Amino acid sequence: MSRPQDPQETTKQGMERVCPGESRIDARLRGAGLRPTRQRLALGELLFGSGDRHITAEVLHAEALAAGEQVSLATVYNTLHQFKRAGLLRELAIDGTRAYFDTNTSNHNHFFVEEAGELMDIESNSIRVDGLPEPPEGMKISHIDVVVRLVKA
Amino acid sequence: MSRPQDPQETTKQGMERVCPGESRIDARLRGAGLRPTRQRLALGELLFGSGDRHITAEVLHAEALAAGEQVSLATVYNTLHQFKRAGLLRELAIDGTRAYFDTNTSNHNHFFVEEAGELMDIESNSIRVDGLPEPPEGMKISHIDVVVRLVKA
DNA sequence: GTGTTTGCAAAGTGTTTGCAATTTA
DNA sequence: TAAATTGCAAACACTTTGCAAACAC
Repeated sequence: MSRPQDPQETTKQGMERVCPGESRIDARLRGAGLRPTRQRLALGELLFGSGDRHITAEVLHAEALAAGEQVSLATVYNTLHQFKRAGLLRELAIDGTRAYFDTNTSNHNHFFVEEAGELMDIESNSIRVDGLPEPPEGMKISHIDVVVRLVKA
Repeated sequence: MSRPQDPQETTKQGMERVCPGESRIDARLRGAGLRPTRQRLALGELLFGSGDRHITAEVLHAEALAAGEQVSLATVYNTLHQFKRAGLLRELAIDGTRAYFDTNTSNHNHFFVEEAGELMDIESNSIRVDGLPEPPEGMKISHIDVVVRLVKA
């Protein structure tokens, strides 16, 4: 099954040549082996330009349009998954009905406000999970997700 | 907006009159204010008849058909949500692409095998989460989900 | 009988995909 | 120029809904 839209996965890694005048995002994309196209740069700027973010495809698409960048929703989806495969984003299973992407790929956990669909980071090292049982035979733990669900007090 | 298919929510609770010959499920439904219809009894039997289960609508539908019960997929979805509102089930946000329902509504956590889409309970009291930060102003914690994601070792 | 529940088929939602046109290196 | 990327529109998977017929009490 050919995947013509994702050939960069077989592309050898760029060599991180950050030329003067090129943006941080540009370097980041090259470093991940992704061509710094107009759309990826625009989305990357929105995603990584200002601190950690939690975002859905639709919201990101809307932001891009609002910023005057012409990007299709399909490209937003594709780009999010490319970024995710490249390790630039993490996908969060929070809601079931929509995919959230987190620009903070380090180990941390989340508050989730059910009604508002609002996500917040919990400081990385405040939460500690103890008493983990052994994973079943032949399995190992890849990651632990903790979601603290909030409602109005 | 009328919701003709969910009027039982305003129905007064049944009085749990478990007559001899009526099933445990029947009593459970009545206790939740749900009429014990053929479909609900069949689905309830599949869900609660044998220990704790994690199940998706499609799988439950397939099981019902396999058991010779005629139920539509729409009814399975509706029933799962009715059961959930009645507190008989809990919905799990695990995968994003599909809704899992858990017949164990007590506080416990899960192993999730990513590739297989397989879910397992973790003994209720083995895991302990420490260092929870205060929820933001005006919010309170409704529930904490811990998902331990597994991959092949 | 009255109000609840069901099933169907249609509509929705969020997401993915095939492919021709465009862009990048 | 060759290969990667984009955008569109159509296809998707999963879920919900309107409404008339069937059912429970």
